[in-house]
Amino acid sequence: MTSFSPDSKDLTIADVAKAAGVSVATVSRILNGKQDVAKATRVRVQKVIEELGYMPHAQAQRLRAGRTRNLALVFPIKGHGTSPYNPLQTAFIVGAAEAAGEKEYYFSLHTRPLTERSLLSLYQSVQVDGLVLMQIHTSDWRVDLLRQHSYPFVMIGHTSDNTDLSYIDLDFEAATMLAFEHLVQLGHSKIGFLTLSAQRRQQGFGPAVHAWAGYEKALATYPIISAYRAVDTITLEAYEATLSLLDELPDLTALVSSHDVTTVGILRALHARGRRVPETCSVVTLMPESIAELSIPSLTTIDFPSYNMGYQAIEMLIRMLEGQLTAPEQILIPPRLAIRESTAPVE
Amino acid sequence: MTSFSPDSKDLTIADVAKAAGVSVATVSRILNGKQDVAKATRVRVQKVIEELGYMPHAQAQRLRAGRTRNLALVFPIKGHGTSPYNPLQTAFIVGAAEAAGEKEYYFSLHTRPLTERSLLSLYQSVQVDGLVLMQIHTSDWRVDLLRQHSYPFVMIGHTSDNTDLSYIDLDFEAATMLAFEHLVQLGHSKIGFLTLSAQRRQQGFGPAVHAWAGYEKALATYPIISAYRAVDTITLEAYEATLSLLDELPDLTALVSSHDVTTVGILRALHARGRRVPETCSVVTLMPESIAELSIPSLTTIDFPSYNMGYQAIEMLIRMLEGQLTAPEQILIPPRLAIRESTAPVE
DNA sequence: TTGAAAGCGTTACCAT
DNA sequence: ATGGTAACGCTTTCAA
Repeated sequence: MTSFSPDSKDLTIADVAKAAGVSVATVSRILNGKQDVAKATRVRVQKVIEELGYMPHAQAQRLRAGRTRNLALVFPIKGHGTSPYNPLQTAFIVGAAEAAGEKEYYFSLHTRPLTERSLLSLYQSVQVDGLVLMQIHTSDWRVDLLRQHSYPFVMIGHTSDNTDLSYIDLDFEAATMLAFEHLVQLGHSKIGFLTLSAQRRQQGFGPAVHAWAGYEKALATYPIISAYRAVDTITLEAYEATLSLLDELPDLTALVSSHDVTTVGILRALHARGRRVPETCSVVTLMPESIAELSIPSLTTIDFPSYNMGYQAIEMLIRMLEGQLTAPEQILIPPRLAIRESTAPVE
Repeated sequence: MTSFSPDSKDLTIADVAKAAGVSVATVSRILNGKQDVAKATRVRVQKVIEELGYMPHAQAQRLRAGRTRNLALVFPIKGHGTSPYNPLQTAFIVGAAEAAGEKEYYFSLHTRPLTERSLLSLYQSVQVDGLVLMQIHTSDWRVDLLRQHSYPFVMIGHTSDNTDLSYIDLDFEAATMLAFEHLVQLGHSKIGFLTLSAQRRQQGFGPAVHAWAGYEKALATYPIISAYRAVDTITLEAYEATLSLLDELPDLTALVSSHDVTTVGILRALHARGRRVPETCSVVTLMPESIAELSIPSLTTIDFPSYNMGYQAIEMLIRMLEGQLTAPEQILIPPRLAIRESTAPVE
């Protein structure tokens, strides 16, 4: 039991200094691990700090330092034409939060729609030291704005001109190619494709653009007959699109999907048409491992390592802020095929 | 094109004052929407602010105010004996972030393990105005500590003594009861139960404790034969536990699960034993709507409204901080049955 | 090795 | 209605 506790919240560095019989400057030095302090003094002051339960006022430190040790992830849940909210893609958030926490940075999450002003204010009001931007479009006003101001940020995704920008992204084009390659190797030659809506592609939304490019490349590369449907990430839409695809190409033996959660719609549609996975229809989809394993049958995927992408984006941002980045860091993750139960050789 | 832009980041209220020909005090008044300012002055100064692109320094404001407008969600991803990371339960985070954003609060996410010191430092270093605590145990040192210091917080979950505390929680006991009631009404009388491990229950983890209480109550209330298995949220464990349950009670016709993601393990086990859902085995589980609909067949559930719980917890916290709470607010959400495809009358 | 004091950008009190 | 200024708690010169 301490004799009395004047709620340590109100303690300042001056209280510590007085109690230890030194100046505030000395206390400050000790708090910041400077070396030019006598060992005896250091020990004594640290003891006082401990006893008093003193903790420095973060806002005051930040005001002085002009930095915040706060990083934010900009994750537009709504707007940008996205579906209401994809419960399976929040792994980005957790990965980013973990990375920040491990490096002793604070981590904020911004889900609200941004305006030019609100974006700038994050930096100009000194609320964050840097940002991780998601939902990148090939032409993206947020990127242009931040670049123009030279504010530090990292993208999950990439734009058409990434000069001097750092990013981490999945190679969606190669991912789509790889999915088709896998199926072709299994002997499939009639393969359907489900991808994001044409609208999203025209808006320049990265995954939509690049997955489509991969599809065109696959068509040009492999001797396959194919048809596609482009719908947004709504299960019901995917269901109906798949039905209509099956009507157009009744003898297809495999499907590639660049969706994640809507894959359920696809599976339901196959079921409704009496197709069994993988016996009478193989399915390859792009999604995180943790989700792929939840399906029955488990899904052969091109892995979407969203947790790691969030994690690495923050690590990259920290390197940038701490001056460890001499050149921009650009990571295009090569696709990784994870063969599970949803693909089989064509019969 | 502005004549020159001295990167607005370095602008201070003094620059605005000078440019507008008024004092900093006046500018400050205008920024804070005080009423005792001549309309003409206000208009003129606001124009200057706009032109200069001035934005107040958040850290300086916070230092002055002693408050941060920052709220945090404490979401221990690891530790506390939880499984590595449940990809389906991140909806709490998104709900909380959205609620904070809508009310113009900043939102931080803390996933790292807490120590007594790190928890206190959030308040004492003035990093947050208040917290939302998750993973509550019936006896919880974090709750005791914060209560003792009278620091504002809201729980998602509740402890054994919630005097003066605000929380929102699902009524897990009633939820379990309701699941059994539904099955009994369908004519089932041999019902298996899968719940969280005994260890978690002994640790006092809320959902484990209350779901178990609900099970005991169901056994006492309904004329059923039952057996249970208690395992943690690992799919493989759930799979094996279900197999062993089916061995013990081969003629059971229904299963209740208080897991979410591990339900997949259960479904796989039923499949392995040649049971079809719902024809030869009904399944009721506790999980968020968005997930239940992804399964094939879709799952009859007791809804776990995690997004809303996160959202409401933050709203509650804001009411508390803004002094709109005269008494503690305690919400025990009554369970809601959502009948989908995984339950059917017993044959 | 230590201390005194200026200053970070803001708000609020006290004058006028 | 407006302005001057102290203070918020800290770090970092500059001197000793």
